[in-house]
Amino acid sequence: MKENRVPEVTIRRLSTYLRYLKELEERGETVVSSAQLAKACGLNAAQVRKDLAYFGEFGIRGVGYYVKDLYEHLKKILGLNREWRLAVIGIGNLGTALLNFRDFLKENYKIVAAFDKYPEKVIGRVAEQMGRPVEVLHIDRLKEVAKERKIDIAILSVPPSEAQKVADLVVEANIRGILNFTPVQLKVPKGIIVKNAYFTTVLDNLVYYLQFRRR
Amino acid sequence: MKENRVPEVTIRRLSTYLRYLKELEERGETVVSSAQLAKACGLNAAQVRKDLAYFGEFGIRGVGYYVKDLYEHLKKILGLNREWRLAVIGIGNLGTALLNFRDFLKENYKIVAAFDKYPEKVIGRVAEQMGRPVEVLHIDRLKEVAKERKIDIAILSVPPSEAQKVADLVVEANIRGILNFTPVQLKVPKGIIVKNAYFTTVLDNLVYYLQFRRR
DNA sequence: GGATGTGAAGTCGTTCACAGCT
DNA sequence: AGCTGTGAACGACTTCACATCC
Repeated sequence: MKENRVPEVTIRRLSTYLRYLKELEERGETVVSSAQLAKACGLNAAQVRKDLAYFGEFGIRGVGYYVKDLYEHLKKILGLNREWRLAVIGIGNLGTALLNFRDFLKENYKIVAAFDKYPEKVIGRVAEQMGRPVEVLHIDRLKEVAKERKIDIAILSVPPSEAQKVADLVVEANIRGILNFTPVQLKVPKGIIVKNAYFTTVLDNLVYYLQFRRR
Repeated sequence: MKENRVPEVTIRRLSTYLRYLKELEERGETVVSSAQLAKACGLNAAQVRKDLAYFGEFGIRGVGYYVKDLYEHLKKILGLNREWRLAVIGIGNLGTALLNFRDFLKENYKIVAAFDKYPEKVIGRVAEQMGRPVEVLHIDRLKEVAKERKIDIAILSVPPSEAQKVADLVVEANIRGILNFTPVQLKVPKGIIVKNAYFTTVLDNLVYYLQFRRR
């Protein structure tokens, strides 16, 4: 084990391993090899071992890794052994879908608030779609509610024109993490962590490689 | 200009440049420097120049790049100078949001079909949310309709348990590109291009860096 | 003068190959 | 015998630094 700086790509792959391990556990598998993990995730076995070695020695030579054990370790490493409290800001179509996104619940994520500039406009539609009443608060209450409900992360699904302004409010509300679904490159103070999840970029990327193929 | 293999990260950044250039154009700016582009996108100026140099010499020494000119070039390079025809498969909450996602229209993307396993179940809700009637077809018609409507790309927003099965149908329907919103590592034949857009991975990543901070 | 384009240097991540443990 | 953990080799991307051209 070496406590070097861990590459961000390694962290991303850890999530992938975690999901596969969960699957293995549900299937009742008890042991997995780096080769098997690598194959399932489309990677090289040495890379899997290197990724894990950043954090300790979890395997047994000649055997492999215990599924349950590795699963728990990775969960802890990723910080998913505690609850993370999310707020969705911007309750348009995407925001509504995110409010409803069940995968968040499987991990230790919990959506504890929803905000919009015009809560009265969206609340009816949202309740309708979700099949239950939903509380959408005015964005002006962000700071107050963030403290009250201990919001850890803001999910930003507002229009691009509002993105920077809302990001500033998020920072102001002492929320340290932003999952940014807008195409805007947010400017935030040091210490605030932003990850971009705008998917047109991914689509553009797909198209680049697609354009050289005949159909 | 060197016609080397272009790194995928470069392609991703090109999308970012494209969006900033559009913004500049709308603001009426005519010229931009690599330093300015770099700053706006949070990168190093040399990197911007290297990225562009993979595809030609678009700049003018001592001046910079003409905004409109570079914009058009990048659009062409990325393959966005023609229309791309999308189908959304799996019309749950996310699928519905994607059907409604206006950003796709700004680029040369056009959603030409929607599929689900139970179209009759979702069609009412979707129409309601979109404020207009929407045609959701049964997944069995994928191959037929793909040919008819010249579908280029399938956007996969089905449950994980169905993902591989549906991906197989997409391949069978001669669609060559998949934007995968499921957490599943899809297995597809060579020549088919898959890009993953599952965002819990990004959230996990955010949390990793967040866990070391006090709140 | 000033910003591009680009070899060369530097940094970072991946893969190899094998020693070491079970 | 088999699979992990890891130095060393390799390859890829980034940044520097400067010659080049407008």
